[in-house]
Amino acid sequence: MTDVAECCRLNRRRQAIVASARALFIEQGYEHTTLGEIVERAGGSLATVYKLFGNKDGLLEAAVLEPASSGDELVRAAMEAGGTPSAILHRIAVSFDAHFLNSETVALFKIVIARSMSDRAFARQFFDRTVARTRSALERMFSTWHDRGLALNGSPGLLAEFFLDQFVSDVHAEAMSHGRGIARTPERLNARTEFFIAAAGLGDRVSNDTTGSDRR
Amino acid sequence: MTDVAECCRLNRRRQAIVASARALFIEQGYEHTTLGEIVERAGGSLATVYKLFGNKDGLLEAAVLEPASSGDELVRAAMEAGGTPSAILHRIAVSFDAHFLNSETVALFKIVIARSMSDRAFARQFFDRTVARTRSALERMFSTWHDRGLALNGSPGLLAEFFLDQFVSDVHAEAMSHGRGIARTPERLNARTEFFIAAAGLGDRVSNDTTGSDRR
DNA sequence: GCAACCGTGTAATTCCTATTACACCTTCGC
DNA sequence: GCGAAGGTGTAATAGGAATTACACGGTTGC
Repeated sequence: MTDVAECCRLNRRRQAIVASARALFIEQGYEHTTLGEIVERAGGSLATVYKLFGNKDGLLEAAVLEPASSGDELVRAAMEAGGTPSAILHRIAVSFDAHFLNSETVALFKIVIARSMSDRAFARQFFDRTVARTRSALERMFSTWHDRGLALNGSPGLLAEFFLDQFVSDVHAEAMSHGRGIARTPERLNARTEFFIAAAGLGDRVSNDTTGSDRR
Repeated sequence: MTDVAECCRLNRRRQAIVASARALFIEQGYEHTTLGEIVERAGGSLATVYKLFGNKDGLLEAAVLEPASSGDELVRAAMEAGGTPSAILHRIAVSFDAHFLNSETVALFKIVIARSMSDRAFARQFFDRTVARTRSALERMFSTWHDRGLALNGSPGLLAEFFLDQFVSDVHAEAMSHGRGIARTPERLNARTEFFIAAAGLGDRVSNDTTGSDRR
């Protein structure tokens, strides 16, 4: 019971500090956020921060790396929902757009890129956990379709990159232009996805022609 | 005249300071470069920096914004060299790859993104001068081809975005993974370009057969 | 119930760097 | 040549923020 209480207290404090740090880093950036501000908002104290995370860098890693989620779960969810490749890709596009391009995620990318100048390993870790893993998930998806006999106009790796590049590029644009660089509308997203589907050779013609194929 | 002499001396000092600042910013980032280091390498003095640029921010703008070049000149050069759309696109791909993905340019993007957290206008200015302008140049190119009667599988704007996204995305990957994220080879570049050309409907079939068979 | 202990909060400490103030020297008009 | 003007170099100034040292209070084991 006491251990639980201690643990809970510590964990709650830790959670509060990480949440506060995350919010402030996202809002102001890493360099321009002081540990004082973080503990002021979290309600903890400086000593606690140093006990839990060692130094400011450790806190950054905890605040940024821990919640770094990749899109592979989105890919899996979209595939499990079933339907034609075209439908699946449309679904992925919508979820990627929502996931990668909300302001928090964009801010996180900005923080990591800023930090990458002095801490390369940190940046690469983030990249591996987000973009690279998502790319792999997409590649596996295209491979699966390929193995099922769908004729793709390119290797799974190439298609995965091409598909993902749009979103990465949008993140980049958003990071620098803050919404004024590109007008991101559902129509635009739809048109881009349609274009990709046709380019990959996954258009309706193909999926409708598979009347006798064993989908299940 | 005296103005010329003054101007020349001042200009040379200015050039030296800007070059030094640029090199150090690229090497260490903006925040981790001190004005002392800059003047030490440039040979000038702190007072000169403040007289010429006002403060550190002004020096950053001079060092980053002035030499910011977009890819529109590369597009123009590739078009003037003539040939089929396919040949032109391959040429642009090679020059874009060389231009956007050398380490200096990538470092510049990183600096701007880092700064974008506290100075949005600066980042947008850089974005407008590089990515946005390049996108416009590509869009004009596709528009020209469209006006000449080529059947494109998408609007000029869409094609421009799709083509450019690859390179922007590569810059992003390079910024975070430092060469270990993607193996950029000439073969990969070629395959990607070929894929795009086929997707856009600019393959050899089309370009060799521009007489009037627009049956899709 | 008491004393030790560990997490917590506060107050220095220390270093770094942007910015400024001041002294010097080159250059130019006359 | 000479005096002034303004660029140039150096030595403070000042402020901020990471890190550390120290004092406090609740909790636990005996």
